[in-house]
Amino acid sequence: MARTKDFDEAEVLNKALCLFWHKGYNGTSMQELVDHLGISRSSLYDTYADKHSLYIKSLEFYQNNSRHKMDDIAANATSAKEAITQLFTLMTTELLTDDQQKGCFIVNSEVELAPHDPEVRLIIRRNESQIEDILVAVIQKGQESGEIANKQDARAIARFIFNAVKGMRVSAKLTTDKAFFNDIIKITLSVLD
Amino acid sequence: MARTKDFDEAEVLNKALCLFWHKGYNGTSMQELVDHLGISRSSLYDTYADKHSLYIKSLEFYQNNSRHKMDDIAANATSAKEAITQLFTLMTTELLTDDQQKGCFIVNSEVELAPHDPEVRLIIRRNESQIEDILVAVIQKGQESGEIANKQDARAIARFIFNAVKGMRVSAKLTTDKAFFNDIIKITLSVLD
DNA sequence: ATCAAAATCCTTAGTTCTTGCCATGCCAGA
DNA sequence: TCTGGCATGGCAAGAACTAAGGATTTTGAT
Repeated sequence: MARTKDFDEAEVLNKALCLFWHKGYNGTSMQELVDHLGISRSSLYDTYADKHSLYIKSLEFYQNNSRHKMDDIAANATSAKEAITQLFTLMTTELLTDDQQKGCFIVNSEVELAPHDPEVRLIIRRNESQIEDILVAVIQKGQESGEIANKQDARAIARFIFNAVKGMRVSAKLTTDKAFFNDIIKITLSVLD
Repeated sequence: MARTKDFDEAEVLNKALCLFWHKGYNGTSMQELVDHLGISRSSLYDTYADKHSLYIKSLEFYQNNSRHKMDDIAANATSAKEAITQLFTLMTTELLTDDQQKGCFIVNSEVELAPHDPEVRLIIRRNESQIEDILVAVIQKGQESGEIANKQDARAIARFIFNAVKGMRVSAKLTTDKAFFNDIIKITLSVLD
């Protein structure tokens, strides 16, 4: 028995996410958010409580999206190696085609806030283990079918792979040189042979 | 014909570096710096001009220190593999023994400021190529002596190695679990065989 | 030796702008 | 009609930086 919201919450959240992603938590002011979200200051505070809550919601939004993408690939790929290759290309194209060079929002949050912010830490830890588990499952399947070299522990390989991705997500802040990333990807994937 | 400085500029710069390293550029206020550096506000501004200049000087200071450490290892190691192993242990122990979990100051700067700050970008690019060159030299020597597998391009291997280090420097913000890092290091180094 | 000048030191206060957040009041819709 | 979204203006604190004033230490000229 009250007025309905004029805006789409998810849509606005996505805009907030883009700003935080691009400029970081401390680098983004509430005024900037007000200017870019298309809603008023009061609506912003009514809907998302305060700056920190808005950031947390943005981070969770981003994390869910990227996990779903990975899940899809893992579920639909025909082979383990293809799955991993697809995951790599998914992430790198996302990194390299962004002319703002925002990198990865989770890595950004991890570097800027993880040591100081328990809530951020919790989300990133959850993300970490989810991604790791997805990779472990894929790798184990590949090892059972003989597609992937069996000599290393699957979890160790998963951590190794994910670590390489993290490195590239940092480098994407500085360069978009494809040759640079191809060098890294080629050798990283060679471990699976 | 004037009074000499009472404090050691490098020492104070190191304190500033520690603050920026721990809390980032936007997360550190001038008031905090005044409180922790042991010199007065006016001395701070007289000596280092402004906040941004102080940050740049801190970054250059850090970059020079870490490069010198790497140079020493590269120059004194008896073999290529030993050099790389030493570089890895140098960096990881530095990362894992820090109870503040500051990570790597260059990676932190790259993530927080590189897309927005041309001066920071320049310093990090220089660092990038210097480290890469050190690694290339070590790897080439190892390949010539047959100690390192020759099948891959030396620069590609260098980029791969450095990329793995970057990944770990991000993860160090969240965890200090040695088993986690050992998994990554073991597989990363296996590429050299 | 003495004194003036220059450069450093510190304290304190102030300026200006931005920060995150809130209180009031109006208005739309169930 | 009355709940809740929306717009406006404002507030207290914090941001970076500056200015004023006095004390101290070094140098060079007298």
